[in-house]
Amino acid sequence: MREASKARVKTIAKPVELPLGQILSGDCVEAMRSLPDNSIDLVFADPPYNLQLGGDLNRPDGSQVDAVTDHWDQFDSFKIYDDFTRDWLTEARRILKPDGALWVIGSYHNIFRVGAILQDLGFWILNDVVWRKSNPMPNFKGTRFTNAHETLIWCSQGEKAKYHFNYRAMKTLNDELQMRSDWVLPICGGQERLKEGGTKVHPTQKPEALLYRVMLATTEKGDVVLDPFFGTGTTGAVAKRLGRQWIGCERESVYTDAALKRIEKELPLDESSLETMQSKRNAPKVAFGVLVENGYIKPGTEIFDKKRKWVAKVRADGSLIYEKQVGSIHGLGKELQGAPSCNGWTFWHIERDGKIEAVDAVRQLYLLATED
Amino acid sequence: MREASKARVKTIAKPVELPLGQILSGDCVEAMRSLPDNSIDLVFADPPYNLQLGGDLNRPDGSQVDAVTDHWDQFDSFKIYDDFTRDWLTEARRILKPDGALWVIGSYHNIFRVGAILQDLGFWILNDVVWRKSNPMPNFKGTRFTNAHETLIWCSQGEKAKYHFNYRAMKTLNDELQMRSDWVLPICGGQERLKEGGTKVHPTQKPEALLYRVMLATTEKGDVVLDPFFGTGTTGAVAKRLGRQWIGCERESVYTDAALKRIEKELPLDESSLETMQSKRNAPKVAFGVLVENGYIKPGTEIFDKKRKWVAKVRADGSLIYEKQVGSIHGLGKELQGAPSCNGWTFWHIERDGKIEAVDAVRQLYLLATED
DNA sequence: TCGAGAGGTGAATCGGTCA
DNA sequence: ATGACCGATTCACCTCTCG
Repeated sequence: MREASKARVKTIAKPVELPLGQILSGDCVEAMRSLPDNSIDLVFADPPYNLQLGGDLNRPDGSQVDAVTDHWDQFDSFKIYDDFTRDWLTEARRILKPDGALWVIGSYHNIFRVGAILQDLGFWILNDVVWRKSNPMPNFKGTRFTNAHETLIWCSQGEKAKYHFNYRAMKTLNDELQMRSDWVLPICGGQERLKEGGTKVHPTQKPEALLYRVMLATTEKGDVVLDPFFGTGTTGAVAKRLGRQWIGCERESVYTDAALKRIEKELPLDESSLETMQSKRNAPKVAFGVLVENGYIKPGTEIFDKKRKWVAKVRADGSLIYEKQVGSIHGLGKELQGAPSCNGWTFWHIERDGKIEAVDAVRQLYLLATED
Repeated sequence: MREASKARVKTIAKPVELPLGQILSGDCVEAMRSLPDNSIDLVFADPPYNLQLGGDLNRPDGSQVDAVTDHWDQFDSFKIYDDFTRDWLTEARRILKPDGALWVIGSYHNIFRVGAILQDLGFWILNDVVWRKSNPMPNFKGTRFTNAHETLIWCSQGEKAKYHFNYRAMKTLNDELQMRSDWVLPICGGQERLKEGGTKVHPTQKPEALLYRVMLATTEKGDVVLDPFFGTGTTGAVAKRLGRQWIGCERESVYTDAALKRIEKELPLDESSLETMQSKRNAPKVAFGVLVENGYIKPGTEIFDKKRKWVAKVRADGSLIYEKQVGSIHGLGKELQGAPSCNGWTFWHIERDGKIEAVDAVRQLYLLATED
């Protein structure tokens, strides 16, 4: 009896071969429906951001910014975007193994909606990770803060669900310090950026370093990684390099073609080269205003050059005022001396504990106190 | 007609005295209901994070981590949390002026829900800002990434709504580079951390540097700042220091008492320290013609672009002439380049004392000489 | 061959104020 | 609502040109 029952179950759940190393063309929700339950180790998704751009944006020099206006990124309301999000997340949840994980990347335009919906569906957030761009596009109009980061959400199937985290690999990658939830990485450019006749193939190609870290952190060798918004195949290329299996969904044949060509050229890494990967830590930079902000130098403090020829006053935002002139520590020092340039850190001095010292000494103090 | 209409509006909106410099005790939604419409310049909110910690969290050495387990921080479900969030955001929206702004800080536990709901209510996100902690608590169990940041959302009343951003002050604070959406600041500790008998008064006291930057960036001197989750009054302390008015809501008398004592001790910065670098938009405007009128640039002077492709001539009224074309410094620069726009101040150059410099330098000279 | 300098560009919700 | 007009505005990195 027990044998027979087992056989029946097997017959019903007939083994389905996964389309490994393939791109499923068409709508990603439809494509995922063709895949069996509990079969995927990791879903990495870079969904459209639901950008609602106004008119054209010009740089200060008059040239025009190439905006993301592809039709796959047009949603005219939150409702439509939310429905779309719930649909693909539901399918992703079904095909993921119980110990599988989901990563989503987005910006402030969409990430709050995506995050709330995946929580509603039962996903359990393990970390939100900030991709801090080392070279973001500036805010040309000077109307807001430079939009210098994007947000990733990493989650498991549920509060009690198992998941994989290669703690040791991350610590090694980060110079023997725990990997933090903020990652500094450059945007995708140079040789890595796919171009066709001088123009970019995909408007929002992600850097391989980002996918590299995601997969190294949360998958094992041989795991199956699915990307519902495959684009030009960054996920596939990195998966192949790291010895992971991959499946993509993509409806634009231009992207599909470029992706297959790209992944074909990719070579898998051997174990030893993985182990030698090390991240470089940048020397920290400190702005004068940060010293003021943190109370190292109080607004109102007198600040002067070595010979006390000029005695200026520190203001709340870290600017200086001398008689009628105002400026940064570098700019005002330059103006007063009539010099072509000035290193304010060594030019300006303050009195501290009865001793006169360059403000650079205060910066050193701050660096020591805030070192990781 | 217009005058009469204005008078009528004034009569209807009878002046209500705001409880400036006071903490309203009790539930924040009830407290906000007592305030009039369109009366607040900035709401800064640090709502409970809805942390769902299971058992106690222990350090590797066995000592216990002081987790956030106060009773005000427990919510049974997302539903309750969402309703609560919608309630206080709705009141905040009502009492905010049309050009007022809202800041909310949160972690991955709650920020996605808060962000989605404030979008649903009509708030328009201007930036999400990442507070990157220079000294976060490590992940003791080694099971995830070190949770090293929190997220802030800055939004206006709507897509077309006005808002305030002190671009110039932020740029000065950041060593003459645009302020980015990621801020590196230490967590609150040391002398700044309020303690009572050796234990922290509040589990999630925010650093003053964070509020300092928020207020310097998005409020003006004298503005009214409201904090619905006042806690130990970091918002009030920084507001007082920076010459802003404040109102708090808080239901725990332990926090209220500590906050009032703390703010009492705080000293406002003096007038001159408080002045920040003005954005050029607010700075006194100088027409090019004024420079000509005052002899800073003589009529007949040759004026040219950086590459000397176009050499125009200055006329008595401050207009330029190039061959048959005439116009303002902006208009002619735009015409000649065929550009959508042109900042004539940086486009046109003149020779002065043998040196070539943008006419903007002459404007600066004039501004310095005529500043009151 | 190398360095200096010019030119291009990246997921962007990017102006204000009159008539 | 719409348009005219005034005037304010960019950082890091890659690639190409020129000497």
